[in-house]
Amino acid sequence: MPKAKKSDISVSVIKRLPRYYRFIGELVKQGTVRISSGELAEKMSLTASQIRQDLNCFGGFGQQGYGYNLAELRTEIGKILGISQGYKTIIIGAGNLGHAIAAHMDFREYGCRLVGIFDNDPKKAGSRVADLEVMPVSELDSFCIREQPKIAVLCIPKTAAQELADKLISLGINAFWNFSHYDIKITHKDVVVENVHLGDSIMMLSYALNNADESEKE
Amino acid sequence: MPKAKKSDISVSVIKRLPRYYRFIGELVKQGTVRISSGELAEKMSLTASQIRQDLNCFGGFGQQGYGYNLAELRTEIGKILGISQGYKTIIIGAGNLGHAIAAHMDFREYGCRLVGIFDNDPKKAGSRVADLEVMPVSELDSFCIREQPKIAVLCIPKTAAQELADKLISLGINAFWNFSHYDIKITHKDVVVENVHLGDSIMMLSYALNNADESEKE
DNA sequence: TAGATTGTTAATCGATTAACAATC
DNA sequence: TAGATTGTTAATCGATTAACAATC
Repeated sequence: MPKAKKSDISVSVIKRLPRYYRFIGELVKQGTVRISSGELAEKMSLTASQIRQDLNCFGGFGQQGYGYNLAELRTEIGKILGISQGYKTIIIGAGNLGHAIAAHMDFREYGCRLVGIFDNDPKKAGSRVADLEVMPVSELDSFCIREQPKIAVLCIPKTAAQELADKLISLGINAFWNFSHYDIKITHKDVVVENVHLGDSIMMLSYALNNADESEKE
Repeated sequence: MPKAKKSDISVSVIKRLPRYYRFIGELVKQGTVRISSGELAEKMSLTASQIRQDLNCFGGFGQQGYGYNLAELRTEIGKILGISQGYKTIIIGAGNLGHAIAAHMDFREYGCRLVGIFDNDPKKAGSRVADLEVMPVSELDSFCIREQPKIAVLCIPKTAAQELADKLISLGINAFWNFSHYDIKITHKDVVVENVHLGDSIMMLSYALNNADESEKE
């Protein structure tokens, strides 16, 4: 029984959910049974207040005087995240990055199920990646109509990203995991995008080093 | 001439810098000469106020009645980010992900320079990735002492992450780009970490789809 | 000069933290 | 019951937005 409509929950809270899920999962694996918000805060470098506020957006998972049962908490957050849904996912672009993501990520663990990989280059078709055969993009339409995947992972050059995204929406894709170095624009409501800019992330390190240098100089 | 000590600038602002740099770079490439905060806000889905506030943390780059000169702005933000520093960077782990990052990312574009790739598995040593020869980890110490790299990209299993990070700090590494699915703990000041959790990112899509389903049901 | 747009201060909004009564 | 710790309300803090005087 959710305490509020999910759409009322701030993105700040939602963004922290996967990290909660990770830490709680680790603790469950280690055999820890219960935890207080204070102890969890310590481990995650958060405040106890924030943890209690965050969890209470979704329900009263704790018990006064006791704390939180970790296994139960993990199950609840998993439900919220839709971990067991196994949303059908396709990867477009079987280059270095597409290949690595297919092989490296355990999609199941994250609520998704990889069902197809496509590449522009017909020569790549037929090669096997992560137990799947790479298909030529010419088969994309028929595949989507047949299989109805919901998530597309874009591992393509930025020049192709926007056009392909529009096409995929018309084929029924509702979510994009976009590695194309280009912020795709989605006007369609109910379609969500995670733009992953690895370049932005490493630039933060360059910034930090550059800044540290400067403060030494001054 | 910075307006404030860089350490006073909030991380919210800093995190937006790479995105500014990207958008401004695109506009320069397209030949646009000047832009007002209002026009840029429109393109980036921000407010004009926020753009002016953000840029003013670092200096008065604009001109009243005119706006901002894009080429100049790009140069300035590049300086702030340390884009031309070419910080020496090594990758640890030449598996799928390490290989893909080496081949896929243009480190130069992001203020870094890839100078070495290492792998645990001696069998991988000698294979070429991104114009570099993969080295066995047994050579890590001597390499770091000789070359003094500043950034380490961790593409290794989470079980190995913390120990290796500590070792690398003792070898002079100041920054980690951590893909190991584990939040490494750094007590050392002046050492920075970007924990990249690709799983967290794709879970957000699962969450969004799961949530959309629910609002339809209700 | 008049018009445009910045730099900057003040107002608003939202997120985090603190406090405490409820309750297991 | 007494102690612990939650759920929740109130206070604080910081980030975003609005407003406008400065100025190109």
